Amino acid sequence: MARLTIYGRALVDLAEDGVETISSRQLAERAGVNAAKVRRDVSHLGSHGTRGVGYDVDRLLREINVVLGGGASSPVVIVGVGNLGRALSRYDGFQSGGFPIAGLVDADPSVVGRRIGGVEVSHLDDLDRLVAETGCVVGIVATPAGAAQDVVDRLVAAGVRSILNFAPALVEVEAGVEVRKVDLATELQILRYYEHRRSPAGRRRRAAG
Amino acid sequence: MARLTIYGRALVDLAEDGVETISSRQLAERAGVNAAKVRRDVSHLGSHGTRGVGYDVDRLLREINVVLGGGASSPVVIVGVGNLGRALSRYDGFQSGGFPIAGLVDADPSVVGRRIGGVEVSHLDDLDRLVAETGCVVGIVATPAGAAQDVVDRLVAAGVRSILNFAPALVEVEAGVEVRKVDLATELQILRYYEHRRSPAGRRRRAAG
DNA sequence: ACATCAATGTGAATTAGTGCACAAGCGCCT
DNA sequence: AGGCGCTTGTGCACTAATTCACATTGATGT
Repeated sequence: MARLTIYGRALVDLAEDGVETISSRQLAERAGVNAAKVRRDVSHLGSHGTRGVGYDVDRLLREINVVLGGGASSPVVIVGVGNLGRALSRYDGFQSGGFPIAGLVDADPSVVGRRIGGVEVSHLDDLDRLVAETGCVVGIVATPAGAAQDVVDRLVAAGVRSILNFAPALVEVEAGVEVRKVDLATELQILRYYEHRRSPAGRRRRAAG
Repeated sequence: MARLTIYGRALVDLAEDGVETISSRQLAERAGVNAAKVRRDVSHLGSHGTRGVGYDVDRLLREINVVLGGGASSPVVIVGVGNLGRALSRYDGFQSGGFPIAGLVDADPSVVGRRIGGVEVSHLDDLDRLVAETGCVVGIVATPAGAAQDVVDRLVAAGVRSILNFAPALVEVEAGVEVRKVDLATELQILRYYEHRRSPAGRRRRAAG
């Protein structure tokens, strides 16, 4: 549940502010959702609110962290050090979020061996070894669309079961492998859709003709 | 509807392959959705399928592009040239997707004036002027969470009505402003959640092979 | 021309998600 | 101790989304 991470973030803020308990109503406001939804979500993870008082911030935070995988570090490997891959490898949000970049991989021999953000680029054919040696559990696909399926297959073959796909392509995986897609182009196009809808800029000049 | 962009991409591929017509079933398979959903989605935008044959690829593609705002160029301004902001400004997917980066903005005077990816960084206080001069219609927020609301308020005040928020924070906007959130930390944590759920002890299972 | 085939468009059913509303529980105050 | 106010947990109704299923319709071949 994506909302759990939102709650988690709100709870961290609250804990830093020294708040000890919080009601579902307050947490809901901070998370931008309905209070009943908060209660239902929270009740699904063991439920430990105190009626009349609310939830213990530290305790709830710990519970959420447990469900979300604890504070464990999950090394990631980024496949594709093109434009987006380089951008991602320089982003330290991975590191600070507990997802250290354990490896960079590309199919282009001319970039293999280069260091980006302190990590050397390996060749795609060495993916198995890299994953085995570094214990990567998450693969990040930042290749062109055409290469995505192949890369994903290789990641899965190497034992990776969690994949974050930035490539604008659908990929198929066997059951048991979780793929999440982050699609900047889609997000932008959706924004443009609303933009377009707001201001029929071209004034609808000769449609389908 | 986010699926329209998926259909659009599939249709581009099909057009490049020389395919002229496609059935809802085939398109659904390519888009990874149910065929009835494709038909319903498509029917909502004017609907021009031919029974017994399917949809004309070029025509459907044009229809979708019209709904999504056509091939219009929508300049964007990126606010926050920290780690993520720099990464994004070097990503050429914006440019190639029809979202040229018209400006970079930061509140830190020490980075103002620097050029990143060929674009000079302006000060946050110049946002109004920058938006007015460049005609930016999309704002990209790549600041720390704490600054996000202020930045969004400034963007809205400057006339931006479409915002892509990478900051891990909720922001409130007046009606008529569209905000979409891209949250890498959340995506990763969700992956970790599944990872954790697969192997609760943190023990690594052997790869299927 | 007409039967046949294939695929659309959509009413209806199913499913998932959301939010209301309220009984029950807990702590505080008297 | 007992009532009171606040908050949780959840049954229920409602809404949105998805999927089924099929009658309808255009193309095609004989």
